[in-house]
Amino acid sequence: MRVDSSALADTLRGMSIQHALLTSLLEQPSTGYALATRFDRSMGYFWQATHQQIYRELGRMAQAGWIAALDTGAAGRRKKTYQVLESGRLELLRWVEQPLPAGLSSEALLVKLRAAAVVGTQGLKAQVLALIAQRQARLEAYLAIEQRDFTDSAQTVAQQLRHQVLRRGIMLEESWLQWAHGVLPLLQD
Amino acid sequence: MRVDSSALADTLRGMSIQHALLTSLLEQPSTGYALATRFDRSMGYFWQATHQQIYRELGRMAQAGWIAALDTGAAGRRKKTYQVLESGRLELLRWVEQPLPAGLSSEALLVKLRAAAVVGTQGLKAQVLALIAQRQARLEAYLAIEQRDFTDSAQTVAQQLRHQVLRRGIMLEESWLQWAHGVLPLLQD
DNA sequence: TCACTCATGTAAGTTGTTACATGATTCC
DNA sequence: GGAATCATGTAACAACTTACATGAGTGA
Repeated sequence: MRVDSSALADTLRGMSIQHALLTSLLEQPSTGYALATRFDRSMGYFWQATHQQIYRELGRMAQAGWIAALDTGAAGRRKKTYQVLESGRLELLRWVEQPLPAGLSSEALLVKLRAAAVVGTQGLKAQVLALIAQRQARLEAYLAIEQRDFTDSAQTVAQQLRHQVLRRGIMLEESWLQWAHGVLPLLQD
Repeated sequence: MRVDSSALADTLRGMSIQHALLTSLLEQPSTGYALATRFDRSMGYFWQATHQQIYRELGRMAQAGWIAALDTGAAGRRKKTYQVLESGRLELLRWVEQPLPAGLSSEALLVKLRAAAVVGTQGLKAQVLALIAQRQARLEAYLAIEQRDFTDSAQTVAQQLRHQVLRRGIMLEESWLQWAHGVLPLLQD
C-alpha cells in the first residue's frame, strides 16, 4: 500500500523513524530517495523527514542487519534499493507488540497499525485499550476545567478565546476516543 | 538564499516556545518552575516542554530584553520571578499578527489564540481562514483516497487496518474544521 | 527526621536542520 | 545542450533529551 494513507499523524516527533521506514520498505522495497519523496508528498504537511535523516537511518539499519541494499543502478550509477531482512521484520514485530510508554503519543499507534497490517496484530488490542483509558481520563479532566472556568454566561472575548483553546483539546480527545472504539473490533485479544 | 538563523525560529518552524512563554508570563509573572508545571496544564495536550528547555529560553529572552527577573526568594533562596517587558509584549504582538508560513502547524494557532487573549486579535482571522482552506483541501484529498482504495465490500484485515489509519486522518481534519468555524466569530476582520 | 515538592541549573549525548557537494538520467 | 529530476552523501550547527547535581521549604 502507499504511504499516503498512513501519513496521518499530527506529528511523529520523538518516535522512531526507523519503524516507519521498515514498514514502508516491507510494503515495497525502495531507494532512500523514493522514501523521502513518498514521505514528502504524503506526510509533508506535518512530518518533514528530510532526506538526510532518511539516509542516516537507512545506513544505521543496514549496519544493524535489519535491511540490505541491492545496487540497482546501471554501471557507475549509484542507486541502492533497500529491502527488509528477517531480523528487521522481527524488530518491527517486537516494536509493534511492545506496549507504548505511558502518557505517550497516540500517533505511534497509527504507525503500529500500519506495521500490523504487515506483521500481525498481536498485543495491539491492549495498547488501544490503554489509549482509550488515557484519553478518557484526560477528556474528563478537561471537561472539569470547562465546567469550572467557562460556564459564565457573560464572558469577555479573552475568556472566549481561552475557552476555544480548551475546546480544541476536548474535541481532540473525543475524536481519538471515537476512532479507537472503531478500531477495537479489528484487533485480536 | 541565506536566512538569518535567529529569524528561523519562528519564520520556518511557525511555533516558538518563547512566544508561548511570553503569553504565560503576561497572564501571570512566574518562576521557571511554575511555568513548567502550568505549561503542562494549559498547553500540555498539544505541546510539552521540559524544564531545561524553559530555563534556557527564559535566559535567552532575559538577555534579549524581552523579560526581566525579580529575585523573590528569601535571603539565600534562589528564586526568579520573570515578568514581560514592553519589548517582549511588542514581540509577541508582532508574532501573532504575522501570517503563519503555509502548510505549517495548526497548533501554533492555538498558542496564538492564547496570546491574542492578551495582546489582541489583529490579523488572526485571515490566519484561521487560511487554516480552513488548508485543512479542507487535505480532507478532500483523503476522501478521494478513501473512495479509490477502500470502497471494496470485501476487505482483508490488513486493508481494514490501513483504512482505519486513513480514517483517523479524515477525522482529524474534520475536527479541526469544525473547531475553526467555531472560532471565526470571535475574530475581527 | 524523612519524604516530597519547589526551584534552578550543568553536562553529555542524540537527533534534527541547513548548507554544501556531486554526478547520472530523462525529457524537451 | 540545458533544465529538471533522480540519487546519495558530508559537515556544521541548533535543538532536544536524559542524567546528574544542588539546596531550601513543607508537612507528617
